[in-house]
Parts: sequence; C-alpha cells; structure tokens
Amino acid sequence: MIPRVRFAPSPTGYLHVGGARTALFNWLYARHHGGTFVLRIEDTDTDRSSADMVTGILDGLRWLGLDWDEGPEVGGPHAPYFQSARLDRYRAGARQLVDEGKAYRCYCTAERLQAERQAAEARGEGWRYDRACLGLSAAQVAAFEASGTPHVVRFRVPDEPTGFDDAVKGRLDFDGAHIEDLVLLRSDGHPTYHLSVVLDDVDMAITHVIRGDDHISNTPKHVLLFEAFGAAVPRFAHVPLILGADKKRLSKRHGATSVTEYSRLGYLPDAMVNFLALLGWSPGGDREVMTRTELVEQFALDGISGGNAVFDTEKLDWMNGQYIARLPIDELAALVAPELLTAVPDAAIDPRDPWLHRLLELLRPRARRLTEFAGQARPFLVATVSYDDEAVKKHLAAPDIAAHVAALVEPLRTLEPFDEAGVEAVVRATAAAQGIKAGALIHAVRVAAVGRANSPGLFEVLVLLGRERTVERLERLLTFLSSRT
RNA sequence: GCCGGUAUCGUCUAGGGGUUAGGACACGUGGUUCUCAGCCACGGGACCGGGGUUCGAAUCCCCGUACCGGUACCA
Repeated sequence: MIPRVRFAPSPTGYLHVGGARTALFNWLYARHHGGTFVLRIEDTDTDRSSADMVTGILDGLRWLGLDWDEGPEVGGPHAPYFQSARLDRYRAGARQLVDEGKAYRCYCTAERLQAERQAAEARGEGWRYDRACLGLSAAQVAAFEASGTPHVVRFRVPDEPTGFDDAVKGRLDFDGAHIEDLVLLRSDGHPTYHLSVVLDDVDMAITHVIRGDDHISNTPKHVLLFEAFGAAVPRFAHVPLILGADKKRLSKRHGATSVTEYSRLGYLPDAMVNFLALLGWSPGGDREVMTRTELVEQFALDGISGGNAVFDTEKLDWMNGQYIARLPIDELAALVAPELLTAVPDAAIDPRDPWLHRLLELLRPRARRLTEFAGQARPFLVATVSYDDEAVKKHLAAPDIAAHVAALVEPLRTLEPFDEAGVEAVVRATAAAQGIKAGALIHAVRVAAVGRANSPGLFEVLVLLGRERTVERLERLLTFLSSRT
C-alpha cells in the first residue's frame, strides 16, 4: 500500500515549530515510502481563520523545503483542499448519519449545557451530554422545527469500548461510556473539527494520520466515525509535544515559535529540519548531522519517542553552525549579501566576488547564525574602522606602542608578495627587532585593522584587506595614537 | 474530579533481564594559537520512588509520584 499522509493545519496562527515538526514527520514518512504528502487547510473555524495565515503557513513549509503533492496552489484529485469549500459535503455526511440512526438532532441550548457543566464541576465531577434529545418523539421534533429552534447534530457514541493501535504509543483503549455524544454539525450548519477531519481523511484516502499527542483523546471518536461511515480506519501515530525550557507547552514567552521567525533570526532551513527531526525521533544510532536524503532514508515511525521534548535553542544554534560550516560558499554569500548591504549600504557587495568568499570563509567558523555575519564583516567593508574602547585600553596601553606599530609600516609597504607567510614574517621580525613579544604587536595591529580585540587570524585579515588598506589603517592608528597624548 | 499518555545525565536521546548504561548539545580542564571562534584530548554528570517476578531488574508487572494532553456548537 502506498501511503497517503496529510498535514492539516488550521490557519488560526503562523506555522509554529510544533506544527512544523508534525509536517516534517509526515513529509519524511511520505518521502521514505514514496507516498503522497497532502496539505489541507482546516479553516472551518471562520472566526479565527484568515487568508494571511494560510499564506504564512505555506511560506513556512516552503522555507523548510517541505513540498506537498496535493493541496493549495498545486491542486490534486481530491480538491478542494480547504475545508471551508467542502461545507456541503460535511452537511451531507451528517445527514447520512442521522438517516442511518447513527446521529441525531439536538435542540438543547448552549446555556443549559453550560450550566449543567458548571454545576457538575462545582461538585467536582465531570459531565457528559445527557442525551436529552436522543429519544425525542417525532412530534417533539416537529414542534421544535415548527418553532424554528436551532439544533446541532450529535453523534450517537456507542457504549462499547473502542481502541486502536498507535504506531508510537502502542495499544490505546477507551471506554465509550466516557465519551460524550459529540457535536458533528453546529447550529449554524458548520461542521466541527471531528466531522470534517474524518470526512476529509475518508475522501482523501488518507492511510496514516501522523499528528500531535494532543489528539489522542479525540482519536477514539474519530475511529468511531470512520466506522460509522463504513470507511477504513487509518493507522495513527501520535507524536509527543514540543515544550519550552520550563517544560511548559511552547508559547510566545519562550521566544521565537514561528518558523518564519527562525528564518529571520538567521537559521538555515536544513539546520532547522535536521534539528526538528531529532526532536522526538531518533534513527537509532549516534547520527546527528544528517542530510535531508539521509533523514528520508532513515525515517521510521517506530523511532519516534514517547515523551515530550524540550526545544533546546543551544543545540539548534550548534546545529545551525554545523550547516553554516558546510554550506557551499557561493550559497552562503548569496544568503548573507543582503544583510551586509543593510549593515553597510555603500559597500560594493557582489555575492560572486572571490574576495567576499574569502572573507566569509574566515568568518564562518565562528558564526552560528547568518545574522552574525554583518557585524563581523563590517570592518572589512567600511572605509574607516572605529576603535572599540575596550580594545584600545587593552592593547594600545604600552607607552611606546606607536613606535612599534610605526616600525611595521615600511616593511609592509614594500613586502613582495603581500601574502600570509610574508606578512607573518614581517610582523614577527619587527616585534623581535623592537624587543617585544609578537603577540603584543599582533594585538595592536588587530585594533588598527579591525578596531576590535578579536578577529580571524591577523595575517589572513591583513592579506584580505590588502597592502594598501593595511598601510592606511596602520597610519590612521598612528594618527589616532598621537592625537591621544 | 474523570479519561489517556510519558518518565535514562541540565537538554535531545541510544540501549535494554547480566553493559565500565553509549552519543550529541551545554558545562569544566588541557592542547593548538596572535585574540575570539573552531578543532583535538580529557573530565564531571542519568535509568522518578516503592513493591513484586527472577539466580539477577534500569529493562517485565503492579502501586505511588511528577509532568503532559484531553475532558467545547476550538482545532
């Protein structure tokens, strides 16, 4: 059997990391088995859904590289993929169950139900719908209809136990007596989630439902509905939730929660995918950094762990650093160029420039996020660097430091060729001649070159800057030092 | 309250009737070195508690505890 899986977000918010991981697991499962990944938008809650949110979710999936085979924009044999466009189908489904005696109309007021529920809660008890409308006579129904009393359609939950074999949790059993007669169709004629998911999964021939843990207690209801519609019950896999560092459900106060936000913060989609895949799933060995292809090859439902997982930003950062280190340099340049331009608007940035590539090569071992490049690259892009106070205090304190730096200017001006080995030889020889440690001179020159106390290796830095700018910056430092005293 | 789930280093996890309980992130120490980062080496750090089954339990079973989810005319 070729699996058909689906990701069915409701557009009541952006694509958050939990949803993204659910989508990823579905995608990995589909790709691993050569199946079909369906994207469906669950927008039956019209009050809370919006078109903008749909766009946001689509963009998030695209950014992660999770392409869908059927769904919005690409269409497919089971279109439309928006629940809001299938309302008639849900009504027909509800009617069918009513006709078959598997569901019934309920005229109870929301007020009454709410009062019952509150009263029960006050007593410290639970409350399920009391089936007041289950045994209505034809005359009673006619009376309600004649008076125009609105009604919902409720599913008649059988009193027997139900259960299913979850691919992650194992056998799960529920007592029908604990499940209330859930509403299928609201009084405004809109379906509830339970009706629409099941009908969609039936119509779209979904074979595997991979979704969040929070749906476990809905699943027996869904199983019952699949059976009521005479459809095959798909296989379920309930994946644990993602929590914040405080072990609470991930929310805004944990910082970034939308994948779009992670893209803005300088994370690479591949890193995000790799990290998310490992949150709650393991290939079984010691593998951590894996390509998309490897993830697809390795992915299996039985590798999903049972417990909730804490979203560890530190590890994400590390993972991102791994991907930054491995990214082809021209791709890195293309990604970073816009940020460099923002930081230094008048810089001449060409993503294909070998000089830029060299700069990024020097910078990337110390970068964990793309957004860090602009700051680190700045001294190399501006005409004149500004000196960091701390760096000046620390490395330019020696009284005759100016003389030592000055001694470097001529040798560097005439050095041929101006390469790393040559620059290093000159710097070390000068330090020796001046009777100071090479490190002291290096630190001073670093401040002259980049204005800071740290940077990539100084000789690489100077060569990258080139002879002219190197000399220029040394002289500028000398001017600065003389003006200071 | 009721229903369901989960429990291995701080975090993500591997493993699983007999192991020195493995890896990764983070942390600490040392090395490389001109700084920072990186890289390399080393180190500290875990089977929730109690019973039971068994020659032997972290692993299987039960109870407890904690945490999570659900308990809607939300999804």
